[in-house]
Amino acid sequence: MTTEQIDLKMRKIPRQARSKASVDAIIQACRRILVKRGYEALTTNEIARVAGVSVGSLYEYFPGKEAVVAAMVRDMADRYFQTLKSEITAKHNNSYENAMRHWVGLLFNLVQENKRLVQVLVFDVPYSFKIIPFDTITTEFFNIVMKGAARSQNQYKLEVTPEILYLISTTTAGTLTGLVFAPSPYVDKERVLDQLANKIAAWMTQ
Amino acid sequence: MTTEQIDLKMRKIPRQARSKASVDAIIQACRRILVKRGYEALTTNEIARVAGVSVGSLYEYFPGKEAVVAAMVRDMADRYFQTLKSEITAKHNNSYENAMRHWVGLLFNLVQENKRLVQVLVFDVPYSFKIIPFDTITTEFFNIVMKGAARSQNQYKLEVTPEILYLISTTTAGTLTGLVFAPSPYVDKERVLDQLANKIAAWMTQ
Amino acid sequence: MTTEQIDLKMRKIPRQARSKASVDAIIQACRRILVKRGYEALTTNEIARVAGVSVGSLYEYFPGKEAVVAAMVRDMADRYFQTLKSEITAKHNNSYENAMRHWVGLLFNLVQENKRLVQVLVFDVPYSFKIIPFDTITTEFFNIVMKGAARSQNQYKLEVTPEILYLISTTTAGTLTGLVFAPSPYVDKERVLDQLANKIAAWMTQ
Amino acid sequence: MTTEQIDLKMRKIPRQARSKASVDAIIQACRRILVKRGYEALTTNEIARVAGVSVGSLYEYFPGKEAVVAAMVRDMADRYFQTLKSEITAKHNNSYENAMRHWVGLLFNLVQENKRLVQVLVFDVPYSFKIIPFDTITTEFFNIVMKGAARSQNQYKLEVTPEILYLISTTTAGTLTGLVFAPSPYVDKERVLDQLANKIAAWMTQ
DNA sequence: TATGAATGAGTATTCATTCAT
DNA sequence: TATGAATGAATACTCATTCAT
Repeated sequence: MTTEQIDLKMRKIPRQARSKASVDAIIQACRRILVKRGYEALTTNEIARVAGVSVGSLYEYFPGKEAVVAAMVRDMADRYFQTLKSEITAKHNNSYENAMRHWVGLLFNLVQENKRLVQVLVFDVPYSFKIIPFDTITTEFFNIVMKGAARSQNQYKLEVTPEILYLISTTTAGTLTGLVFAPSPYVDKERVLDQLANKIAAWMTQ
Repeated sequence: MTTEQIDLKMRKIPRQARSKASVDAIIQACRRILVKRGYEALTTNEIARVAGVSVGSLYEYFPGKEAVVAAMVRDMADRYFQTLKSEITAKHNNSYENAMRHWVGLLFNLVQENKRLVQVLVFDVPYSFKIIPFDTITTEFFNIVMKGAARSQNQYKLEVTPEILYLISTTTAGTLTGLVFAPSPYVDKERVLDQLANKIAAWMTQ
Repeated sequence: MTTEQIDLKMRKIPRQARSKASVDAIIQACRRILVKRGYEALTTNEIARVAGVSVGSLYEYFPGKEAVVAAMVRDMADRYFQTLKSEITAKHNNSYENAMRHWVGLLFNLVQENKRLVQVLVFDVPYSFKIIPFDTITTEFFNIVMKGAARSQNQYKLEVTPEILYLISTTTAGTLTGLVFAPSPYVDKERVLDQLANKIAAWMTQ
Repeated sequence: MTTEQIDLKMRKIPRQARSKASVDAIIQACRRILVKRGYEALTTNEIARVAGVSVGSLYEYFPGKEAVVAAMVRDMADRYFQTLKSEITAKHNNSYENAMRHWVGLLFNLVQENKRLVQVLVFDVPYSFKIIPFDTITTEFFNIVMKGAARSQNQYKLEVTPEILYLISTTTAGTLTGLVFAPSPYVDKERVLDQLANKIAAWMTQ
């Protein structure tokens, strides 16, 4: 989140199998370093070393480590959104609350499974919100919430205000962040998720 | 949020007025640099230069820039909590919802006024949650929420669960974060705060 | 003009039309890069890219970029000397001074037209005088001056000393260099060339 | 002689004796490397090593090696001009030609004594004419020529044209360059200088 | 105590050159 | 022959930290 421009685009897209393998190794190495040793351990030379390629090759495809992080995040986000969408598509002969509960559970698991990586990306990488802007996330989020709502047997209220929708997304984001990064010994995570789904369902349907 | 240890304590506490002035100048310089140019511009030499003291003097009192940031944050947090508490102490011959609305409004303003600094601290400084652990914040938050509740004319429910309390704090945190750092053109901030207070009040009192 | 040896010879001479075309493309690319972006932008990879051939092909014919520059310079010098000689061959039913004036004008135009390239070669390329040694230039120059003199109606003095001949070449070189690379707003270029021809003629014939 | 901007200014001027010594050592090291091993051997790390200081210290005072070269050249030029001026001030109960001869001899010796350094600066360093622009040199040159003329017993012509003055400076520059960097086995250097002085005197006084 | 010059390990990045395909 | 992906030595530059004054 610094003001100067950072180049987050790849220099060229690998065509041959050999290059694709190199780029993939670089991205995996980036992930491994971030998870094991954090952002400050992430240097171009180290990425190349862990990936088993030369620094030269890294710079062939990326203008710097920031672009490697960006590629990794985009990869990850694509797979996340894919997972979420496909799960939503599954039939829920269910109440809205149950559908919502299923979905926030999914989301929680995704973040929980990648806790360390998400933590580093959100709290240490200064340009992570330039890779995937917040409103992209929010838009995807809305689409998914709506899709999920449509799938459920109960209709949601037509007069739902933008403020309520906004509250739903910030509430969900805040709660998941809390559960993953600031868990309390006094609360049961599943019950918190129950409550979360219950409240959201109430806002949407009552 | 790296794994190795960072020394966040001051080396010694300044006794003389001159030393106090130096330490103060250092902390102010730290804040100014973070606000104007971000964390990556924060170097010990630069802090000293802006503060008008020598690097040697900085190292006399702090083991490194991280400790300067820590001192600054602790200062800031003290003043924040103080403000919040004193505001809560004011009489609210008022509903719980109104008290809550007043209070989230206050909190929002505090963050909004220090937007850039909070942004840098939360999203760029890797050790900010080591300075003030999340549960410290949560504890203070609970105290305040409870105190506020007690001050209001209406009693809150006695059977409020820890999960609901937890949800209140994560919801508030998430919503304020969203309003400040990811505002939507489609929502009115004050209305979102209205809704937030309304929902929290409902959870506490119904 | 460094002390270690630089290989300025081509690795092999292209026989087939396709190879000749590649080599030609490489030399043209070299010239274009030098003119547009200077010597520091001249890399083997860039030459190959601009030429539309692979680096591998470049190294097939040249041991390095220095040899490409050398080939380009030799090409250029050949054409320059050719032009000068053929122009001299033209009849000048003329005074020696007029013949000289015509000739320095020619020379000036040649340099002026290739100003940027000559500038880069002379002032930036450290090995340019190893490509065509100074005395080769001087010798050609003498030949031309003498030929030109012979063509003119007036005879030059027989007792012309080597020192005067030397002075003629350094004076011409210095003046053309000055006019092209350090022009003065206070002098008219054509008049300077007039004077130059006038003085040289005087030295040769009086 | 590249188009982009190069920073040729010092970062700060050393005040303390210790810093002055460092800066001096850096400049001497720069000269030594240029003379012994040429411009391509000039790296910031190498300058620091030869100077016996750390790279950090070099960067404390200079933004890069270019600025070190610039400082060295300015030093050198100052001393050159000083020498030339003081020599001109000496009385010449002498003809203009003799004064001129004395002076071009001086100039020749200065260049000859620093042959290798001047060679590297003029033909290898791409930004040398940005350090001391050509017209600064020419202006100084004119001043000196005029001063020298005034000192001589004979008056120079009042109607001397700008073109003749220009020719004098380019002729002198070209001839000195030739004598130092492209000497001919067939000419005697002193005699060439004799002729040079003789011709210039003729242009100025006849 | 205060100063700030000096240090040098560490990081980003380029580019000549090779060699498997 | 031609290709262009891969290599890695080499270089510029920064910044936390020390220590002589």
